[in-house]
Amino acid sequence: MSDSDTSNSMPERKRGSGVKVVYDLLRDEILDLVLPPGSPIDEVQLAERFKMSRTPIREALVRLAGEGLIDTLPNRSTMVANINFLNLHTFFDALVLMYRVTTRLAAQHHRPEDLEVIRARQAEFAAAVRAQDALAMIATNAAFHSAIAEAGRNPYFTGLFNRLLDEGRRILRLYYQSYDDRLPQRFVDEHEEMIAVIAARDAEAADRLARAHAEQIVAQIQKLFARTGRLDLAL
Amino acid sequence: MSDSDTSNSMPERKRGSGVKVVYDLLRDEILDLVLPPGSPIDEVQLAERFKMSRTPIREALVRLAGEGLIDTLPNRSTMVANINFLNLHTFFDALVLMYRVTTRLAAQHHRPEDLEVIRARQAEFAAAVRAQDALAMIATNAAFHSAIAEAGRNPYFTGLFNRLLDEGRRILRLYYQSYDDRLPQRFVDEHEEMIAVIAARDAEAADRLARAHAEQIVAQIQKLFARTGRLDLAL
DNA sequence: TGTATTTTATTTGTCGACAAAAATCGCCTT
DNA sequence: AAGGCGATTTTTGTCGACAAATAAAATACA
Repeated sequence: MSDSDTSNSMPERKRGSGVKVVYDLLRDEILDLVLPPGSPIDEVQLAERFKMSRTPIREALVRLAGEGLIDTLPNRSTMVANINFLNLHTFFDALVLMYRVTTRLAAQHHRPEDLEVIRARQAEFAAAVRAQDALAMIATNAAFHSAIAEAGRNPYFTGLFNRLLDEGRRILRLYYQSYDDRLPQRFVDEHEEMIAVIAARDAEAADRLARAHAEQIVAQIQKLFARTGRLDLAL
Repeated sequence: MSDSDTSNSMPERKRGSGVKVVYDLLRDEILDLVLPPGSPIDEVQLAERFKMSRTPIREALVRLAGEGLIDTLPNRSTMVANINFLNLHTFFDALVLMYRVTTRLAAQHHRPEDLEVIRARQAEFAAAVRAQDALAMIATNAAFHSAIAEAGRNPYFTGLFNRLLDEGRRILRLYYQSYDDRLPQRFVDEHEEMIAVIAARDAEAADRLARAHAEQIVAQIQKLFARTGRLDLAL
């Protein structure tokens, strides 16, 4: 017999788990552009999809709205938040600065166990590059830098940085085709250098490397935008 | 007849307004330490206090939890988030950097109408100093710097900065008695200098002034902590 | 008397239903 | 035929109630 039956079927869900399930899944679908910006979010549709009441769905949506991933206009439809292409420099400014700050702090405050996590993330990123899996590259790259931020041990910075990395995932996901050139290997090498200076606790070098790394990524993204012709997505 | 009676009394509340009312009020009470850290939050108590169901209360609490103002442990009580005195340097690091970044960006990107808002906030702060109203000083000082951040026009930075300013309000509120010395007037003067360099679009000077201003505030807070004996509040 | 176990009580998470706002559709008037 | 007006439908916000999970109290036992 299969393992799907315990007593009757499997309608048993632990008490507080419903919201987290729908929150995590919706979040992933938004960040991976399975739900592209502007997609309408229907509460009852989600309710019957997850086989639960509207209440936990609603709570998940409130959380997502708090993070700016969905927009809710009162008494009216709620939809996936748009990516703001007009003020993209705003995003780049914040991204570059957070790259620098988090990497610098990681060099100053990391503990040995942090390095293991960072190296594990880097290995996953390198594997994604070898496999030429662009989707995995995007996700593992974000995870790598998020691990560095965690090692910096400043929750205010890690909170903001993770939000920026999420937004970056959505932007890169739009143009992930272009990841199939020789640039990813360069990113792998730069990541290795960053790990080295973090381990050496060289804050200045970490700052310099992070800045160069971030600005190269920004240049890459901007080149992609220029090539693809700015806006190919509905506002 | 009075204006309080339309039909029976005044149970009429507009449809989507309940959550905002609860959210705003609870937020203010938390930031002003009317609800000190660790205070239990009772849903049914709030429900009967605001004369509404638990549902909108719950949504407001989810929003507040998303901003880190309350802590919710699953299936168990929810309470006002504690101020993390152990990792206070973490807060100071973030605060100093955000002071610098937002002031620098304001010097670069502000528009004429921004300056009017900033000057208005500065006038309110100066009035609070003259009136020796410590509570008003704390609030108007935060509003002043928030206005500068808005002029910098980077929503990622303003979001983080506003959160830091909120946390700073709670910390300063703990020790607001010490505000009754001659330091506030110095803050007023420094604010004036900051406005001047922003208006002159001198980004480097803005950065320098903001850094000095922030570090002086940090030093002031740390002195307060040393004098008061570190921890006089329940963890 | 102290500790373990059962019982009660309190509080949270979830549900189904109802009511208010908009949007959509249909009808009427000009 | 075009546009305005009213009715219907759809979707959201709110409510009261119920059930699970945990804490507190009461009881049993050594």
